[in-house]
Amino acid sequence: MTDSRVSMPRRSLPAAEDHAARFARQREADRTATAEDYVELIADLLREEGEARAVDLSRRMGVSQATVTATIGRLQRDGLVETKPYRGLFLTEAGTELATAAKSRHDLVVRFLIAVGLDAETAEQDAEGLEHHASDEALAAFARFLAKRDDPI
Amino acid sequence: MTDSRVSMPRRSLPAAEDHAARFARQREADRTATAEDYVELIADLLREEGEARAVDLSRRMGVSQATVTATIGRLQRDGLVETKPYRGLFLTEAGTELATAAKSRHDLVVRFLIAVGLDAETAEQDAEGLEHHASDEALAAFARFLAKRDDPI
DNA sequence: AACACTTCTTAGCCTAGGCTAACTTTCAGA
DNA sequence: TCTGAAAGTTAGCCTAGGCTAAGAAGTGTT
Repeated sequence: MTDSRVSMPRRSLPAAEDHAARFARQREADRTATAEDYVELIADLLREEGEARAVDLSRRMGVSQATVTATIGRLQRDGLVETKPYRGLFLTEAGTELATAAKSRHDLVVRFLIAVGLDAETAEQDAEGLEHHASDEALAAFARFLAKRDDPI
Repeated sequence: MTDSRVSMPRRSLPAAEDHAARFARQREADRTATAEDYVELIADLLREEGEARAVDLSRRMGVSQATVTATIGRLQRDGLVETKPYRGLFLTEAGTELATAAKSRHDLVVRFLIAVGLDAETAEQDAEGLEHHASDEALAAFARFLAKRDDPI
């Protein structure tokens, strides 16, 4: 039972509670990632195609229709989505807000990745994963980076 | 049924198959993230403390001991970890490789985040999530960015 | 109006990754 | 040595998010 608060030697590991907090935050982000992906995609489809049908989500998420039905059920339960059976999907107020936030985060991450040297396609690919795990502080830093690059001095 | 290949107007959505491929890649990364976190932590504990006990993983991951037992079981099944009951955890060859790769990716992401303006603690926090979702191309770009910054000709 | 096709839902299954409660094993100190 | 605390395991539960197969509900064409 070594007490790292006393000796403080060549420790690179953070305190256990801090370490645990990081992972907890991570698990939280994982839980919200699916919801964000779905509402973001629904918003995109509504904007670009005029309607968001479950079958389109199924195709674009690469997932069975049964899975979409189940997921939409959870989003509905959580007050993010409304459905009119056989009439496509709609976002609630909360869903729209979440989608807007997700999209602006997504776009920021894409622009940042391109700025540090990724090609557009890879940037899109990576943003899909990174957008859910970047903290507000990180996003702010990305934005500062872009601002400085666009307007040096 | 609009055919976006024909008109090609103000579409910002990628082709459905490409879109699906992104999400598939994402789900793949999610599946490997837990394994990477565990072997990385086990490697750290072995290096820093001389042994990796399940109870330490439990504390540092912020998860019950029962959950650790179950997860370790999966890692063992997948050939990443070996256990001697009541004797701590050890990495297999494959586990060690994975841990090494994960750690170097983690460190690269941390250094990159600091370089773009995050403080050390936030960088560590964010790296925990981002390291599993950055492609090799992105990591290469991060490395180039660091190299250029450290040695601007 | 009827038929076929597409869309959506339902039922039943699975794995990963969480939990608590209860039990077993090990270890250290009196 | 024995005994209590710590460590580890087991059993039983849960949710999210996948799947397939089968059935129901619209839609469109003739």
